[in-house]
Amino acid sequence: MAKRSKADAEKTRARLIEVAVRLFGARGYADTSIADICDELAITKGALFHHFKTKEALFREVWTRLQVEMDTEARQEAIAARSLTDPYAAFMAGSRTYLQYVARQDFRQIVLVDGPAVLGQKGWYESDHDLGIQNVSAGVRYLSKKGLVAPENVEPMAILLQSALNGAGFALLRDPDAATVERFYTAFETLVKSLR
Amino acid sequence: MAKRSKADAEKTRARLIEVAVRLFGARGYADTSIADICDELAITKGALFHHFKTKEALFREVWTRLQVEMDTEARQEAIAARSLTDPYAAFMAGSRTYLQYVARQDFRQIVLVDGPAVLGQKGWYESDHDLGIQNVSAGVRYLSKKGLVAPENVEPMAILLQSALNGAGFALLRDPDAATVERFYTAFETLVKSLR
DNA sequence: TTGTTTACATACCACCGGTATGTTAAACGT
DNA sequence: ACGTTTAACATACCGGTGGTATGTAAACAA
Repeated sequence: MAKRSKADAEKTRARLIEVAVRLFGARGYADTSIADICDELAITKGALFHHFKTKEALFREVWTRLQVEMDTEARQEAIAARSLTDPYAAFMAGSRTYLQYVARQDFRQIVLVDGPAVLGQKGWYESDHDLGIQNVSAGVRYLSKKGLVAPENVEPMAILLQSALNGAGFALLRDPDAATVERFYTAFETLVKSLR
Repeated sequence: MAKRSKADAEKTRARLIEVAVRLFGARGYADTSIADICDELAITKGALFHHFKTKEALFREVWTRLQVEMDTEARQEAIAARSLTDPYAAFMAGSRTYLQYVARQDFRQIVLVDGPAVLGQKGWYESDHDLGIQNVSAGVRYLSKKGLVAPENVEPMAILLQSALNGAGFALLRDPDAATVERFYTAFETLVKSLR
């Protein structure tokens, strides 16, 4: 086969990412070969490596997609929770959205499990910091203004709270029902409320 | 070469684990090949595969070692903190020890990063649950007896608190000095204290 | 129209985890 | 004491994998 139009190329790239999300999310990075992805689209490795320099680059794209998607939704939910009048409610709304994401098996696999392993803990953490922790810090800063968290402890506290929810995600492996999600949300709420 | 004595074999096995801890901890699982490990000991792959069925089996051994080592120390510290007279102090002593472990780059790489990726999130979480979370739950159960955590929220809360410390570990990548460790400990203490 | 670039396909390579098969001496039953 | 088994490796080999070098024809710019 030969060259398809520019529009086709973008479509190929999009389908590549779509399949990669599915396979990486279901089997994990290591257990998903380049050939697996190409087979599903009936293209060759040449095509894939034309669009992405390395397997890792494809993964990075997938990882970023999920992170941005989650971040966007969390932000929207926070705003919807009347953030201007009640920053605390906004913070909790964002946290709830995040909890729903980490409850998803594929999100955990890609963002939390393979993310650090593939991108390296340093690269992963810095990307994660840019995309997620900043928002959480904003929420905690509100608590700080009420004098309940020392200003120099805002960022540590934000990190503690966010990764607390990460752990909740993994714990949901055991019983992944909605009721358990609620129990974790309640426990998290207790934690945050007790700070006030 | 031929068969060495049983004592030699155990020594070889021990050295294998020792090197694996070093290399897995420094470079990560994926970037450490079987050949790398064997080269360092001047043995062949045959020897390694005689002692460990797969690369993953070797990793599992390494992972368990680190977990047990940490768990043992945390338990000792908790007891030393006069657990009988003050369960709260015991809980905080154990948490501090855990924080010191997650502050170690190699511990994070093996236990927190490669652990989930290599053993699978399910296998990893269950092992982690058996080794670590149980202890934390015991600590939180004490808080529950004071009526500050609903009994059904004990385990969720324990999970939230433990993984909060995991996040602290990764955050220490940015500025891995002792002062930052203290700041995280302080923030964590604030969290737990506010529950009382 | 012509030259260049793009979007792939094809062919190939080095490495890696794993296996099958030696080889030799220690361990062990008798 | 001795023959057999088995343990502790070494050697040789294999399929699969990520990655590259090269080919090719259509799209596009001039």
